[in-house]
Amino acid sequence: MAWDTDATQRKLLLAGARQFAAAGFAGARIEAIGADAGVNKERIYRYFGDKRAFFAAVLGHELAGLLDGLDVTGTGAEAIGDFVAQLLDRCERHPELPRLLLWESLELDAAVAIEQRRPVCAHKVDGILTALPALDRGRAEHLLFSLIALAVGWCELGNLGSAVVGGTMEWETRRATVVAHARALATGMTEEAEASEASGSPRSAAPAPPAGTATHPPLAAEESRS
Amino acid sequence: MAWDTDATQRKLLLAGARQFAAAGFAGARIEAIGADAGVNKERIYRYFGDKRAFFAAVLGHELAGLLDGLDVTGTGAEAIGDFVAQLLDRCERHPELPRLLLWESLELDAAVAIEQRRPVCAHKVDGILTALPALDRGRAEHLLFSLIALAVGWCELGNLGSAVVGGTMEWETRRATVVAHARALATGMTEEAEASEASGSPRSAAPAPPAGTATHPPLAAEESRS
DNA sequence: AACATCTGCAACCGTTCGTTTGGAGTTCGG
DNA sequence: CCGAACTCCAAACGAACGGTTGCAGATGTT
Repeated sequence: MAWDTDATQRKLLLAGARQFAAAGFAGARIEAIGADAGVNKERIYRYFGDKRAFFAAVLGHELAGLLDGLDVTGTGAEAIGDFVAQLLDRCERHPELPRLLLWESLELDAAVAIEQRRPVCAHKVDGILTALPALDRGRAEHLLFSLIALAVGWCELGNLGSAVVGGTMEWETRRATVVAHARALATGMTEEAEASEASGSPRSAAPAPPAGTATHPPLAAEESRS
Repeated sequence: MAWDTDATQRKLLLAGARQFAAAGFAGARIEAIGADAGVNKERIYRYFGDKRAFFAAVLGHELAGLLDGLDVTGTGAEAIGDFVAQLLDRCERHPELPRLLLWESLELDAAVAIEQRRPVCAHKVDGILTALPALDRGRAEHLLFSLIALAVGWCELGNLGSAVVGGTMEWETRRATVVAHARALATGMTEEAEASEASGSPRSAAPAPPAGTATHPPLAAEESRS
């Protein structure tokens, strides 16, 4: 039979995504990845180096496309809701993605493949800016970050969920809730941006604290738990 | 010298919190925990059983108090912003907390110490309900969940952040942003709840999808990435 | 066809990890 | 003051892990 080293590498990357998503870098076993891929584990070392390098390769391969193909189409808060709905659906269909994203932040010092990921994110920020023209770029970036945090949180913080809400939650309920929250966030941020624009404060990279109450002092009198 | 077994256990729990927060369950080393605590690692087995049981003990000890002492005081969206500000400050002062929360969801099947944590969460939900009387209990629970997801995400998803926003972010900027987002979420959800109330739909545990556009179909035509 | 080169695999190696054990010191009731 | 029960530790143990090696078969080039 002819050899297909690319297929072997792909099988390893896919099995790596499954195993690393399930157990993280420290918890995943090279042996198990090889077995999952139906390939001898030695291949990992020849193709990717060592375990860390392979982990980075898997993360790059999967996470670079987290937002790929998703788009902010239309205008207004509905556009933001639709975008988050797409993101949620992708997270449900590929549950490894949000988990890998979390493992990356927890187990790695720096993000992998930023060169590929940054322009994708920037493109989503552009979409947000056209959907919500009242926002400046800084605010749009922060909004994108919060939207991803919401989607990932609602997909993967199941244990926290069982402490906050009573029983388990249907997927449709969760989906509708996150979309509603995303829209609420979009409308709220638009209003806040317009208000801060109208108040004449010079637009800066860092959005000024909202006008509601005075800026929050760091709460000197907090008990120093445990 | 007199023995102080309680102090020994406390030292182990504290060192365990540090080590597990840094490396997770699979990544943390019993040896390192013992060394960090200045105690022989064998103590862990006599006091807590095995590594898993010790992990659960550490999580219970730390996470039960994640929201302890935090309160939703006042009314309106500002109250929600203040609450999130408190939560953020706690996360900054105790960086193990958000990390342990994430490890718990990633590495454990079920939440630890739900019996203690649920009433604490319910109390925060009560606070949200008095601050935003337009919300029903389901919506308030979901809001609390999203607020925690936002706070934890902004504290611990640093790698994602470097892909979304350009350089690093000052803590004060982050704090102001999350508080603004929390307020925006609160006002947006209030409006959404009032609208759905006015539209005469019977209030149900699961909030009805917002009225903006039709409910989102699961997007049949999505490419099936990799 | 001969040669070097590459793929794929089973077995192996040295280390590290979680867990246990044996024993020396300490406390406390009677 | 005796002895059972407990605290603490150094050392050891067996399993599991990341990584390597040696070899048999396949490929491509000349």
